[in-house]
Amino acid sequence: MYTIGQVSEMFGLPTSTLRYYDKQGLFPGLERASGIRRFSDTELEALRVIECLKKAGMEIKDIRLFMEWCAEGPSTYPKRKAMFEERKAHMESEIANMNRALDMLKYKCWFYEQLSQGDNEAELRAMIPDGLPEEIKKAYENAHAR
Amino acid sequence: MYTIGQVSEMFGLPTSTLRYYDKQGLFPGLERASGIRRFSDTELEALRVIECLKKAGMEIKDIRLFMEWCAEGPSTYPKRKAMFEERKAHMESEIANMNRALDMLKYKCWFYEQLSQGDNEAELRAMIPDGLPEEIKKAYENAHAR
DNA sequence: GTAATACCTAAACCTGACTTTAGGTCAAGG
DNA sequence: CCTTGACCTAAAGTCAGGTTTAGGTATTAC
Repeated sequence: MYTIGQVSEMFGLPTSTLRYYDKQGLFPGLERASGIRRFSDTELEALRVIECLKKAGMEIKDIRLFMEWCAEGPSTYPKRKAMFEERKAHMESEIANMNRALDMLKYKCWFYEQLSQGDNEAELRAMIPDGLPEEIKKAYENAHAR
Repeated sequence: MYTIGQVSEMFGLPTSTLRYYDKQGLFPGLERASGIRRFSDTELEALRVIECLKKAGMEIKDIRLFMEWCAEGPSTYPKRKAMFEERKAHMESEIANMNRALDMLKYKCWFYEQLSQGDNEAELRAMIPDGLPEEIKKAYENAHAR
């Protein structure tokens, strides 16, 4: 059993954040001893899961839902699975978007590299897209960069 | 030359957003005719670039900086390049993080799939990580999933 | 001539995820 | 006894990136 200060130390999170998470219902079974929160292994486990779910871009209210489902028992397995499937699809499309943005950046880096080396901007633009070097062409096409 | 309403149509952005961008200094050379904004090809071009930069996770104030540099001319080529290099590095690490989160989700999906199919939770947890099937093992290791 | 549109501004409001503030309880140490 | 430190609460503040509102001008349509 740990106090909020100890958990704060262990996770490198301010106590205000832990109280905020509690208020948002992220620790459904959190006990108290005369008003003071007592974090058990269950809550430490929950916190680790919270950190993962946050990285996956989940909102607090969805994390609360998940925690409530966990507290409800095995009948909620399918719901939990569906939530993760939805998140997975979402992440996959996010990553695809980011890769497109990354291609745009690669193209921009190349473009400004040419200009920094003294190339003429009008001439450089004139060779787009047909005269582009191979390794940039792909980035250009994926990014539709300008 | 286009009015704000036409540009709104063309880009599928509310006029309020276009006015907001203008107020934030994203169109440094935007002209007006007796108070009314007149968007030229320069601004349409700027808007396309803005959409790209937003996808790359850039903040409005950095985009403004970039637009100001563009208006300043070729002397700012190296600055612009440096900005994109920094963004590129940032995006690459973001994508790596997201892939780790994605692995965690893959693992979670598999985990709840087993449970939904009637596996016993305690037994399932007991086989982690050594008894995991190959295709999940990698996701598990990358995600440090619980 | 008046009503509907399209434009303008400043300023208030919104959302999410926290953080900060102000004020209060309680136990241990000097 | 009284101060320090760790805990508690409710409520207000913060930040980004817009959106909404309230009020005003100018042109076109009937």
